[in-house]
Amino acid sequence: MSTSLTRKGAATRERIVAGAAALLRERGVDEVSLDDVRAATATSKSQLFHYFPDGRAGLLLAVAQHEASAVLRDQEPHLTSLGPPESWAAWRDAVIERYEAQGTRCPLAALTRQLAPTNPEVRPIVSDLLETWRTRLTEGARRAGAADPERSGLVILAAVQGGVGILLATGDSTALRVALDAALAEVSDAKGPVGDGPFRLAGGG
Amino acid sequence: MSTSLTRKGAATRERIVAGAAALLRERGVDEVSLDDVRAATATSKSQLFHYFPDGRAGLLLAVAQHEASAVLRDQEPHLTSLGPPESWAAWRDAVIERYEAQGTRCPLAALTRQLAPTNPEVRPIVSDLLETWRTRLTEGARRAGAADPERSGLVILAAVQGGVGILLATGDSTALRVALDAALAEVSDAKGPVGDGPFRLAGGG
DNA sequence: TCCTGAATGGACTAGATGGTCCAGCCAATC
DNA sequence: GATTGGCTGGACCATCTAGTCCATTCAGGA
Repeated sequence: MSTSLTRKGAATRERIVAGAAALLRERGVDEVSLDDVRAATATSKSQLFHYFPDGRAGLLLAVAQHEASAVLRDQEPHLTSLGPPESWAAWRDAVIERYEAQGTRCPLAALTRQLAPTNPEVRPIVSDLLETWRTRLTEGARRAGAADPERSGLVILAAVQGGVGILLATGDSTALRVALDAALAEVSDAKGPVGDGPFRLAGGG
Repeated sequence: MSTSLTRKGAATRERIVAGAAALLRERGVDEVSLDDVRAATATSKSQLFHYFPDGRAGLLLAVAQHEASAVLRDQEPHLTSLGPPESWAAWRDAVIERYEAQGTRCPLAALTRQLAPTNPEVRPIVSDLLETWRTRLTEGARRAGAADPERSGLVILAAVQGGVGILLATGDSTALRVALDAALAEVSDAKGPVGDGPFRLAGGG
């Protein structure tokens, strides 16, 4: 880390992180070995350890940061322009779309659980992510004229997290939709379609 | 599995599962080897494979079931007697207490993420758990006279999941409290103390 | 008491995988 | 064009750990 990187080196490092991230998304965290990363990114063992002196842990950490920053980026431009009712609807749709696309696999959660026990540096990544996320929502709630923006922001964040958690476990996004709409009642009247027919938690598969 | 178990055998098997579960709670899933389980439960390698012919995967599966059943059991007797306003408050307190005690470690989530990629049998464990949980909440909401019990049950479940998720990531249970109270407004007016001072997502430790 | 099948102990194997090392390459700078 | 330092290739090592195997003991039924 103390060694300086040339432009080329930085590019290689980026290629490794991006490649590893893709691999981790595709399979699980424990299903990816350094050799897999090496093969997928067309690099050698020495490159891996050149750019990530802490080895696997360091690489996974970098991937975690990579994924964390993607979470908020994927919600733009909606997240920062929250305020009027339509803005919330647009944001909600973007969130639902993103997580339905992600489906049953959450690289960040997997990464966190994998690294957290031994790597203290991981906790802040997710913690900061959630904190920033909540702040954005709070600002939006304030602009929307919510009575208690802090509270509303947190309630909405929890709704997203809960909905996504259920989506991850079951493959069904109904909970995400319903919970989000319920939480958004705090700041707007935007309601979306919730699906047809009586609700069931699909077994997934 | 096709071999019959004597009383003694069943006891040994149970001892292994319980011991492994404790170990997994304490450390992470990947931080526990079969040898650790062996040592912690005073068994031999052959016993492990005698009772879990599918090896590590089978053992972890058994532990996951063990943990899943504990989730609902820990909410009793409140969960099945939901209805009147006080019942919701009692349940809420039990949930908060349980998950604050569990802190930052969720064996079931870890187990699921570990096994899910390769073991199709795992998905239904969590899926069924959530389905049963939601059903209980829905029944409670119906007894409470909610306008749309199905919806309310799901909203409340998502609030718990989201709050717990944030608790797991940050170590802070404020979100759980706030989200739960917000969701419970659907079925009762029970509100609990939310903590003092302005809210912050603690970085945890 | 004998006998069968379950229960147990523990050595051993196979293979995966994270990590090390050194030698050679390339590119910018003087 | 020489030198310095980052960049790259890939062989090699050490270790961990899931899983196998066989010998032995134990317990209950005939």
